[in-house]
Amino acid sequence: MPDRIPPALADHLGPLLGRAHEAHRRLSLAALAPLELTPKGFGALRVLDAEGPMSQRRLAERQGIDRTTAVAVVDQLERLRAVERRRDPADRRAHALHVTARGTRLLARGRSAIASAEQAFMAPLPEAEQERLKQALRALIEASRG
Amino acid sequence: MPDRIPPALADHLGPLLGRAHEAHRRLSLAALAPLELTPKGFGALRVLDAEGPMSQRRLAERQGIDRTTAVAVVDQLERLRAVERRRDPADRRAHALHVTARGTRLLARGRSAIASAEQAFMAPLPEAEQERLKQALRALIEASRG
DNA sequence: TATTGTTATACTCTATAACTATA
DNA sequence: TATAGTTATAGAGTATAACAATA
Repeated sequence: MPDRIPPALADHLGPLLGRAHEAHRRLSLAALAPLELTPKGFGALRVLDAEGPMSQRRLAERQGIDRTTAVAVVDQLERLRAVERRRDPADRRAHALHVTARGTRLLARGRSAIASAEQAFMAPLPEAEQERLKQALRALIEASRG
Repeated sequence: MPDRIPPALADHLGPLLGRAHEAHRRLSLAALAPLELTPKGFGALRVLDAEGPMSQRRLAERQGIDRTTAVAVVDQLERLRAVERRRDPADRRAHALHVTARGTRLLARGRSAIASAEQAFMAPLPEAEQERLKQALRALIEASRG
């Protein structure tokens, strides 16, 4: 139960984004903890499921993290037998990351857990406003890429 | 220049808040760096200016940080001679944090730097949408407090 | 020479525990 | 005993540098 945000800070985007992100992250961590998943591991699973097998390098780029950070994320998923590292025959330096059947089931449970957490977090906003918020964030992220 | 956010992640609030916060933070750090201010130091200055002298404990609560973290923040502001630690005569354990004249000038320059950074960051959104975004974040933060 | 995955290392941010001086 | 500020320490989270295997 953090303090109410002081008026002196409530008009700047920085503290607003910071506190919202922190509050949401806390909920996400708690929602995924029973599955032994972190938000990054869950994100990796979603990307691999949506786009098919890829190298760790490419996965890291997709997630916007360093390739050294991706090692721990994939380690976590492999320990859970949600993902397999298979040598890419076309480039034997690289791993092709494959989602297992177990990974697919884990992903489904993760989706459900995160959907609940997100609904709870966004509940104070009417649905139209929820979508508007996401749209606004997408626009800001896209514009800040260059 | 980070990767475009993958469709698999773009529909969840976590990655959106995370990337938006990170992008905005980068801009804020760069904007404040010439003043030798961090975002937290700037925030402390704004709170002290708006609410008047207070203890480090209370400042930390206002900023939503631990009191041990506040030590470094106030150290930074004191080095810049923007804030003075004065013993509170009513409770000699506590410091009363006073903004100096120099601190007031620094705050003004910080406001200007952050205003520019924020305008640049928010520019992709029409003004009405910018205010809507902040309103939405305030509502989510307020609701997640309890 | 360059790149993939990996390890070792370091840096940032923040918190917990223990100390001191007051209350 | 409890609290304000401080220090020492530890834990996330993430990055940089260097290395082995492969291209």
